[in-house]
Amino acid sequence: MPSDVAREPVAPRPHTGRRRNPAVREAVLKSAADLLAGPDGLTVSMDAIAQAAGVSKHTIYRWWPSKGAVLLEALVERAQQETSIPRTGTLATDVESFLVATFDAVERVAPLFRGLMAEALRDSKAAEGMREFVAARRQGLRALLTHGVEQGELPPETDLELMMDQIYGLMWYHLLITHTPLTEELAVHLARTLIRSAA
Amino acid sequence: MPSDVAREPVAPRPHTGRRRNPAVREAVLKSAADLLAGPDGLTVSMDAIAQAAGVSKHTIYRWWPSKGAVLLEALVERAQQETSIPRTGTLATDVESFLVATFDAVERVAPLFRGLMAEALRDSKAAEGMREFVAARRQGLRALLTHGVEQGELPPETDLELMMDQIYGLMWYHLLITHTPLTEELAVHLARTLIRSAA
Amino acid sequence: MPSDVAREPVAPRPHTGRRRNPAVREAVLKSAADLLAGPDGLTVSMDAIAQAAGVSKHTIYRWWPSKGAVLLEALVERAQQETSIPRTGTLATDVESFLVATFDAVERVAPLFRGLMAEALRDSKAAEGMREFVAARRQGLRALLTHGVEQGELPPETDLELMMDQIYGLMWYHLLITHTPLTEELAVHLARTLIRSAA
Amino acid sequence: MPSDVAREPVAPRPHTGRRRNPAVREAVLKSAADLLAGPDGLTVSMDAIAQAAGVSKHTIYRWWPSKGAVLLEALVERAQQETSIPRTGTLATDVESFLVATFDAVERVAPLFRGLMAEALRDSKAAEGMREFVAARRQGLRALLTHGVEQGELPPETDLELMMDQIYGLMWYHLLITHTPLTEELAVHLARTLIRSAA
DNA sequence: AGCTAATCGAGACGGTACGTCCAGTCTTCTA
DNA sequence: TAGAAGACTGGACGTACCGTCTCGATTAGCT
Repeated sequence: MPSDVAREPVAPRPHTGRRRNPAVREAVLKSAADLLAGPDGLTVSMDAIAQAAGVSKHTIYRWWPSKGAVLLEALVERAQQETSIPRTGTLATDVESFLVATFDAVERVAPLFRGLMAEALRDSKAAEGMREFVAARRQGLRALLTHGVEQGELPPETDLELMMDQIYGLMWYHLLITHTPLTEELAVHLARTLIRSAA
Repeated sequence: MPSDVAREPVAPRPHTGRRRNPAVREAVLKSAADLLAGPDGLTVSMDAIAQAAGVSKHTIYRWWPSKGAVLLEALVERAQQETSIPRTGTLATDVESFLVATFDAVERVAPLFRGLMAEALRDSKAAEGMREFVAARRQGLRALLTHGVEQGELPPETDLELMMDQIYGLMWYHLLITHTPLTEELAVHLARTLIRSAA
Repeated sequence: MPSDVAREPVAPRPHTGRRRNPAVREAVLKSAADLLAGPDGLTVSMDAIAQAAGVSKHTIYRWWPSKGAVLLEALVERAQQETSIPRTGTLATDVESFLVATFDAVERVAPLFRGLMAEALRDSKAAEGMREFVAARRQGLRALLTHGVEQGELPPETDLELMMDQIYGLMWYHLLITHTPLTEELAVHLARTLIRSAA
Repeated sequence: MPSDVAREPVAPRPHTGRRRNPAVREAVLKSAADLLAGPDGLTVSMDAIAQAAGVSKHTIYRWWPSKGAVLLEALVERAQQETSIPRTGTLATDVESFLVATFDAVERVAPLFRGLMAEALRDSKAAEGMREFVAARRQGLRALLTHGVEQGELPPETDLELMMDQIYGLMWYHLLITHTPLTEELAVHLARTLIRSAA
């Protein structure tokens, strides 16, 4: 009724029409992640995602600008099982458990990482999104290390960025190139080696 | 002499028919590399390669099983400007110059690496080929480090594989994710940090 | 009325989604017919049809199973300018005008007939379709002749199928082999000869 | 020596070098005919013919200008089992046995006719060759009928060309369109009908 | 016996078409 | 207005075939 609208000019139109169905978002992201994890994971098509989600392709494109964006969001969603930074006491144990948790989480969504990278290499938007995601993750580790420097557990001249490059570099290297699993042993070994030699 | 023939019955006829035109191979690899290095490098099509090389698609598929195989060989060819391992004296300087040379060579064909990775993520054959290429490259560095252990410049318990993972991991990380250049400074810095902390 | 629906449970949902664009069908058939009629009519490619129609090849293959099917339908469409059977009075004049009309119509789309035959000889589906088309056309003449027998203008023992074989055989023979035009004179001459000798 | 050439301009060079291997011709024509008669008869490739004949494609193209030419010659060769025109006495019986013999011979090489027509529709050279072949065959029947006119067995005003069009037209019609066999019954029936009504 | 010239098998090659597949956009109808 | 169904363009995919070409081996006649 127009008269009603006239009477409430402050919130002119809180919403008109059918609301966005939150189930759509979930279904799409779940299907994307599942398909990516399945066989033929690196060549998931939008048609396949739409079909698996019981959603029309048009609807997907209404909410995400491209396939890369869908995959990125699917990855972010899955990786949300938060790698809560521990702060148990010493830097050595903190970094160690951070890496163990990270490797474990990443390993569980490894196909998503690979699928997203495949997309990011063709679609610069997806690449940008992935960079942001990676940078955000890096921030957690950086906080940990910076704290270590402040506590005197690491010398002040330590190049934290280089250290992080080595950590995340190794991780992606296993993920994308050698395809070897990111085990707990590897995490522990890497953490100890880095901290010991830096200290 | 019939007796000779009887002695060598294995190779009755080494080759018949028109020989493979070496210009084709060169033209295809050159076109592939050039297109990969150009804009839209991540989405090079076989049609484009064929057209640029002045070669029919059929001919390409006669010699290479897939697009990935062409790109891989193009990369290998370009990377052939051999990073000759120096052995100038101390391990520290040797590793340093190895990394400087490697980073420089890789940086110059960075788009090829990215394009090939894009292919490897969809085509498992290409992925396998790339793993082989990477493993071969790793061998050079491994020889250098093993020599260092033998000379007592590195303690015998040093985990060389982990060290190489950190080096090549960082390299690919910059190449694929951050897209930051692989500078000489970075190479030197990385080499010194690793050797110092291991020694 | 729900009761009506209950009585007709076969069509639960008449149609969903975007409708087939009728312009596509027309454009494809028109382009196919035009290309077939042009020079190089015997070697029309799907790419050429798609390009000429401003339609993607994919869309053509969505609606027609093969090239032969497209050409067949193009021919049927063009031949639709109906050779209405006259029934002016005597059998002699009726058959005469039928043949004149048929030859005239066929002559105008002769290249389509040839192009379709070229396809039918490679594609058994197209051959089957063409046989159906030919059989349908034959029905018109059969009705005319049967009527003539009933009216006593032809003896009851006349082999109508043989007569039609001679008529259509001659037509195709000119069309495919001698490439001589199907003139009005030929039609008249053939009609008179056949009717006179049968009567 | 140029002077030698100048001295003998009439028979410059009778022959030098290796002679043409007659087995090649036979093998090619046999393979072509056999493949055409087999399944997938309408889509015989030159590669297939060459392979079946144990002959290189190059050799085929040395002696025949195109695929159509090969098929044409294969047909001519196979149809050489000569339909010797009988002249047993009356026109009626002569034409009858001519048609029976012709239909029988044609039926046995029907796939060749169809394969050649497929080629003739794309290759105007092949079409021309086929027209010549058809015209030559027609000459036999024409001689028979002309003789009948001279003997008074047919009225002088009979249109022999039209009669032949009807005969050969029907034959091709069955061959190419209806794909029904050219039986002896059909030959007899056609011959009697035509002669009776013309006389 | 050696030279010369043609034949031939094997197969590489360019060009062109095939029929399939996917990303992203647009259209129609239902809720 | 959200959403499902699905038509549509554009462009790449890998395969097939035609007719041409190149290579080396073979063979026949002439010197």
